[in-house]
Amino acid sequence: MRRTVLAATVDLLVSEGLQGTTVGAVARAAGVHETSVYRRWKTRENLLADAVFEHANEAIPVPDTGRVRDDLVVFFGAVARFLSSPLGRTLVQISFAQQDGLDDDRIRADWTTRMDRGESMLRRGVERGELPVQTDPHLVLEAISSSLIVRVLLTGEPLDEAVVARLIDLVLDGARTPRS
Amino acid sequence: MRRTVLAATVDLLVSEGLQGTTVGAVARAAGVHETSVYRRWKTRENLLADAVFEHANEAIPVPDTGRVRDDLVVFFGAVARFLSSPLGRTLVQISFAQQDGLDDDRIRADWTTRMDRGESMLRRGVERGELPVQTDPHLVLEAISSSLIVRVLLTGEPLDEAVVARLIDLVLDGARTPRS
Amino acid sequence: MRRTVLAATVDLLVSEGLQGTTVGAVARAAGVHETSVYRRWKTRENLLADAVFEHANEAIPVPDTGRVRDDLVVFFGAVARFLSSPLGRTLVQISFAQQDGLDDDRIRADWTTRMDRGESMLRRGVERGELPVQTDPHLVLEAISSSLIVRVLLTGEPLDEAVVARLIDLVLDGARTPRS
Amino acid sequence: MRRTVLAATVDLLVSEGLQGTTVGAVARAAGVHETSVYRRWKTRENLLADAVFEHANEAIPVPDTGRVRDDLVVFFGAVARFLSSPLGRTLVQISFAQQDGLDDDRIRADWTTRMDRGESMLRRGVERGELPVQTDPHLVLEAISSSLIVRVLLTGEPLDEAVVARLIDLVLDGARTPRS
DNA sequence: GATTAAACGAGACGGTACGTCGGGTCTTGAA
DNA sequence: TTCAAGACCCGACGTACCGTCTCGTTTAATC
Repeated sequence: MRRTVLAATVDLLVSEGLQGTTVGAVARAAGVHETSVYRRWKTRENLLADAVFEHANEAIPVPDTGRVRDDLVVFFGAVARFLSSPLGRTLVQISFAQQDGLDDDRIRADWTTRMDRGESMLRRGVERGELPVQTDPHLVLEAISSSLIVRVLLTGEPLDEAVVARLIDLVLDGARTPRS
Repeated sequence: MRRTVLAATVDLLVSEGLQGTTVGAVARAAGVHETSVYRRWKTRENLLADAVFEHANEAIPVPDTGRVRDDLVVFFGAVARFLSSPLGRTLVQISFAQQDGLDDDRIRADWTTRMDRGESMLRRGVERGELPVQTDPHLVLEAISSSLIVRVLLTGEPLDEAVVARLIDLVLDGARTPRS
Repeated sequence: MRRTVLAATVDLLVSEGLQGTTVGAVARAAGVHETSVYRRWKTRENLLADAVFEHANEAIPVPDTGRVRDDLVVFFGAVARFLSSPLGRTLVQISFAQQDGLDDDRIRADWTTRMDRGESMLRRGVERGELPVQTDPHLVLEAISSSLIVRVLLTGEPLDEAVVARLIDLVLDGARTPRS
Repeated sequence: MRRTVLAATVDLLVSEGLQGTTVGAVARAAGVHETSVYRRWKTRENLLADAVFEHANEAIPVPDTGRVRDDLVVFFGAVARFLSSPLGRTLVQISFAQQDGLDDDRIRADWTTRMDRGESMLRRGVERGELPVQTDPHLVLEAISSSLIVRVLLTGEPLDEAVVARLIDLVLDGARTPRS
């Protein structure tokens, strides 16, 4: 049943948005009684978090092409697409709305994991000598991914492949610059 | 009366957070009847937006030291401080929560304005020859500011001056790199 | 609106009984929103008490025929009829179910008032010399009315006029008996 | 196990009252799983009735002193004490709350039995010539016991031995009065 | 001694009702 | 006109309790 409900939640998030995704609606859509949902997830926020992160974790694979830039382009292309989807939007919204009520540790942990996995691309780049040893993989990844997030959700600017590429080049060039 | 209510709103946002800032609570705190608030602002979101953006506009001056890096360090130091404050948090949260219910044009416009003003620092840098002409001020600014936003609100990582400086250097180095 | 809701409550009590008289059902029947009911009465028990006692107060007039026995026969005839009605049943049930949750002071006060008014019949009898001065009006009234209540609600035995009369005679004879 | 659960039920009735005596609570207190309780008793009301009547049956012995009045004083003294106890209260409350949901035949039968046993005192009085042959034992017993019940549970008035005695005298005098 | 029926522990679920909270509308009366 | 006051509508959230069902396990009586 857990899967039925989570699936229904995702469906509703996509079709109705964050606002319209009410516990009652989810229960109805899943053919389950409302109380059963509350029993298992306790609060709406837990339910949403569960649904959204479940689907997000499998979403974005980390490529390994042998060249940092290519890795990043592939990876952040996928990220951009995900963020542009209703589900991606929702995931970020939930994360930003965090504030007691759900154990935001989970959210924070999720983002950390997500970041860590991405950083491996940069670490490999350092190992291969494409990037200087002083490179801070976290900072680099953050600069790129944050821009995507903000662009999609805050400023609403377009986010095509070209923009992603330019962003990657900008930051990667910065990382490549020799530093004292 | 408008100012009384907005001030009360800001107070509540700071002390109680976004959740706790209810129209009723604001009215009570301002010594005004709830209906009066609805009369003027129509919806809660309008009220919040009004209160938050009023205070934000005056917040961050754009420096002009004569050197891009110094300008950015000063500017984003202030930005970081603002984002770390309860009010800053709230402003971003409201912006991310956008989705029917308030005319998000206003929010988008606000962010655009904010960005534009910051970009002038970079344009001056280009004029002074500190940065190549191909520099995309928008992209640069976005990379830096987005990182700050995400760091404060999403990952919850620390945000001291050193981090801000390293971030600026990273992106600025990227911008300085000659490009074909 | 208060009257609309109370009337609907009484109707439901009569037709559906105590169990079936749900706040939601009352609201629906009265064409009023459930929250409005809760706003005014706070709890279901308050609502029921209000409805039932309102209707009960007007129900039973105290006669004054000039002879105690006749007064009592008329009075308790009416009481018996009321107790046999669904509404009467409910009134007693509510009273017995009392136990924190509603301010049972109200119920107790109501019963006291009810009793006091009945006792005047006996006091007039004493004044007229029909009953000895030592007569305890409260005790006499209690003996009669309690029997009616218990008969109707607890043992479910029939309660026709003859039984009421025999009960009155029994107690009245006891009261008339000279005592040292 | 039956006894364990019933004992726990009685304990809870005494300590928490009718409201607080939930099937879950009983199960917990008895160290038994909720389902097991439902398996055996089917409904909460059955459980309560079972627990309460079990304890009530053994409670009040019928004395035989050789004089009606003494018998009644002893008997109703005990009745009064029982009714004043939490368990007594509860027994009456349950009985009055009857209305589909439990087979109220059982309750009615229980009260009838109780009454019948008490009436033997009066029948012996008639046989001994203390009371006229026309005496209606049922009516007499009812007048006394009902007053006690109502006093304890409805009006909440005090119920000491003196009151009980005066009540008995009142009704007994009535019974002794010669009648055409 | 193996088997099998009855009883129990465990846990999820359906269902009904209660009560709460917050957003938003409307009416009335007074300044 | 504006505002205070207060009632109301509406929809959602979360909680409590009743009762049912399924599964696995123990226990006990029977063959």
